[in-house]
Amino acid sequence: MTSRPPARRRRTAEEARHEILAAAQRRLAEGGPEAVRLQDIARDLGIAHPTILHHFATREGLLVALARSAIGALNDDILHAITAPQPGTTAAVLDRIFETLGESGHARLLAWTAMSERTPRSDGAPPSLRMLTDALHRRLTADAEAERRPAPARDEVVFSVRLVAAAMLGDALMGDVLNRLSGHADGGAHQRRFRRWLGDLLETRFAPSAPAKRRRRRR
Amino acid sequence: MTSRPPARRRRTAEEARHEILAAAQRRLAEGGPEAVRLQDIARDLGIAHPTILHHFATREGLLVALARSAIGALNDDILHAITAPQPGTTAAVLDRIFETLGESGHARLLAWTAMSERTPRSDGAPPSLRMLTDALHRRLTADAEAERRPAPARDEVVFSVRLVAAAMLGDALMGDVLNRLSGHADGGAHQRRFRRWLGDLLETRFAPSAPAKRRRRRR
DNA sequence: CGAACTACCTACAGCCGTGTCAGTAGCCAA
DNA sequence: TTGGCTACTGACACGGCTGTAGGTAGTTCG
Repeated sequence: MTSRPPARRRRTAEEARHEILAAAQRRLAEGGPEAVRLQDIARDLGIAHPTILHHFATREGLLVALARSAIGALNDDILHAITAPQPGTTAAVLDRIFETLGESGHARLLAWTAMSERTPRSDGAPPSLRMLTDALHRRLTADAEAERRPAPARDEVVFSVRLVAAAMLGDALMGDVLNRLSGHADGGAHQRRFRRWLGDLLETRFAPSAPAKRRRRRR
Repeated sequence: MTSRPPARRRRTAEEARHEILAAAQRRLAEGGPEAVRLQDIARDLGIAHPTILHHFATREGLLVALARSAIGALNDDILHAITAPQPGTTAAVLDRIFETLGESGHARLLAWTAMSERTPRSDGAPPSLRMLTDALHRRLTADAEAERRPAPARDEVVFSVRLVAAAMLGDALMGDVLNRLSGHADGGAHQRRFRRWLGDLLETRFAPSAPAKRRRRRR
């Protein structure tokens, strides 16, 4: 009647690292930085915590890997949001970005990354916001030429991207705090209206010719 | 030769709480959330850590008090930045807000507050962003009337405030991450240019009559 | 001056989280 | 089948941090 130990599942090292990072990210996203504990993560995955140490050597190692993967994942998601089949209105894109940032905890992860200064110095990750800016610039220039308007200055695009990035990050992170501070009980609705407004602001800035009332940026 | 214990300073309870909170805030601002340790704070102040527990009962208690005071302090500073003797250009105000948020670690503190959901529910703190919005709305309306322009809609002001708040928070928190992502090595300069640009954007939005080139909002 | 109050202290207890060690068990190749 | 590699495990050591207990010393008020 000697109860034998439970069956042991063996992953490839890469699989294991991946699963562990995902679990860690979940913990971080919902519980805040202090909730990233080896034992908890291990329990979530049904493994023993030394296994994590086996793959990441040390807790710090896990955290660094986490920070590194966070930026990559964020990039992917943002690109997804932007190059979606139906680009739709600017506001819709903002909504998607916001969701990516908020729901999946990327904003928190990124904020935590910034707070604990664990950001990879100048690592191999491509300067993605720049790529994004380039793409946007090209598209806006093409649009403008098609309508015989002057093309937007590059700085204009750079700063707009930065504005949107900062604002969406800020809003995803502390939207409810802002809501409370400005006395809005209904969080979501107000935030959504805010994004619509921001979308309009950007569009009128870049396509001043638009007939104002209902924006229509078809591609 | 019995070395007698070091002289003991006795504060009022309020003083003590204040000093402790300040030290805790410092720790939090520069070391991230995990750096808020009773023993460290105590060492910083030259007191014994049970003293902290004497005043805040428990570590959680300290953290809650910290979160509560954070919002208050932020409000004060922002109000300071806005009602400064020389209001100056919008960009200058943005600079001041940004400094307040960044240097003094308020952004981090606020972010942490949001992340660990320790935000006081609907506490007595006045809905300060709302007050701020009101003041701004009044002023813009007055300006507009003086120049016989239509006054801005209230929503317009509300959303602008939110935009600035979110953007400055986001930028203060992760400005360098954003810099890196967009491939800008020189952090500060670019960020400053960004704030100037944002200032212009807001001013042209609210005072479209302005002669474009160099804005002049005298009061 | 004496008593009460309480801010503050030293010493200690208990817990919890990381990291180590020596062994176990899947998987693949010879 | 066998041997080797390594993902994985249980048990434990260690340190650090929070929280407790009981005593000490400033302050204030009668």
